Amino acid sequence: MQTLSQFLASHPVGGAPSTSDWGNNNHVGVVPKVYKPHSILCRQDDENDTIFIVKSGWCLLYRELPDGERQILDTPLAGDTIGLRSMSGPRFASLMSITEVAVYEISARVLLENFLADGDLARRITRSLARLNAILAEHLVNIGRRNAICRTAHFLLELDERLTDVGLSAHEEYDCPLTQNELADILGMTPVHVNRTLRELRKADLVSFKSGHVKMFNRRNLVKLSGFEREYLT
Amino acid sequence: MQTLSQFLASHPVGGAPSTSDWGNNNHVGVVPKVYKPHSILCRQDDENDTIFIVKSGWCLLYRELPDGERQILDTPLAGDTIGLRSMSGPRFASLMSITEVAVYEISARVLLENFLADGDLARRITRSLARLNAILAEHLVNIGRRNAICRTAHFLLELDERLTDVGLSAHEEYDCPLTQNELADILGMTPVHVNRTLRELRKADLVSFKSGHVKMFNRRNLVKLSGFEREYLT
DNA sequence: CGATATGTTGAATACGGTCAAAAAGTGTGG
DNA sequence: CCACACTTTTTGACCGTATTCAACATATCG
Repeated sequence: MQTLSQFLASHPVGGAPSTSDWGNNNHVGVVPKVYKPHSILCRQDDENDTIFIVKSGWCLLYRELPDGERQILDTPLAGDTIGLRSMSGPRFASLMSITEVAVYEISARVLLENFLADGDLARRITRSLARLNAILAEHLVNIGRRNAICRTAHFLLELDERLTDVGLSAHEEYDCPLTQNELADILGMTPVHVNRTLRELRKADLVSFKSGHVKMFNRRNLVKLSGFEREYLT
Repeated sequence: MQTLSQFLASHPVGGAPSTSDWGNNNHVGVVPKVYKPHSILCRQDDENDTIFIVKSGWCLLYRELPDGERQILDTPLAGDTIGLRSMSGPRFASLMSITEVAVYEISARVLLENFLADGDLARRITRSLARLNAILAEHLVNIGRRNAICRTAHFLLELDERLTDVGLSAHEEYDCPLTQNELADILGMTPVHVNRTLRELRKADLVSFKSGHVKMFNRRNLVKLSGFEREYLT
């Protein structure tokens, strides 16, 4: 009988879903699941208390507006923990897969029971929340104070850093399943303008984003242009 | 000898700073302090590990950009906890007072030592982080997907809610020391346009913001206009 | 009282949005 | 393998919101 954090420690994240990990883990209250692309893992205003830890795949954390618009808050990647609200109460955001996604699901109630006995877990959760804070903060700066070009460049650099951390990016290249539509909702702009902005970045030989693949040609200048500072991700 | 959370529980927040509370509390690692307006409580990239719990007054949590611009991330109010990064590492934001501010200061290291033994404290911190997440998320939606009028209206409503929670707003009225300059940095727009937007809101008999005082004339329409939903604050 | 910060207004401009349509890509079933 | 439907990407023309720049008015404070 292992504790929750021992379990999590022994199940590293990143890479493609491997079936070997998906045994019977109910004894620690952790339910591994795999979702198909475009599944909704949880919906804003839901009252259930499930927490998700992403093992692999891409998803979107977003808020829906009454008029049908949405604002994407984050693109949780492998290893990220999502869904902890104030430990109870309705969710403030929805979570959707865009590729096949493997997650661990944990009930917040179970988590709370483990919380006190398990210091590592408390620290893991706290760190995850604090990290999301930092990411949201940087996204705010991005939308509030950078123009379309810098904003887009900055986000593509953030993705590179975060994917590199989990071994999914190397040599200034990575796969990214986001559509321009989704990019627009992330960056607070219209799909049309995202398209034009990507074209500009491509024409300037800085970075290209074609058919799900991002390739940086001049990372140094990209960093300079966007004012990217990686510290907020550490 | 009381625990950290017992101490915090017995020192309710809100209202003006009262000198009676500011005794010797070093025995629990909590240092009460009062800052003058426009003091910098901590600066982005600082390596120190102080955490702040606001007792009274207004401050700004913001990120500075290399070009001297800034984006305000939040206006922490009485009772809010600020400064927890990933429990270590450089800060991602600066904290500045704009009125006289009374805070409790706690070392993150001390906090961490208390964390395991003190379930209430763990929950308090977690809740605070989760709440800030929700607030930052809503600010993202605000800047990313609402125009100047709705954005401003939404933020003034958020302030009303949060101030009401700590007894600093009533009857759709509250004092607010923010300048239009600061409002601009909060809302991701220019001071000039903030000014024009406030004029519009005033002319439409929705809300006025004059000489540090906010008064709502038609809260119902303000809520409708901005799409405000208070749930994210609970 | 003068100095500095804050608020207000106007005119010109630009960045990004809107609307529309076509091209290219993707997936499915016949 | 192709035909069809659908999504995604791309491009053009026009428009509007918010920015920029500049000047002046009003508060605030030593």
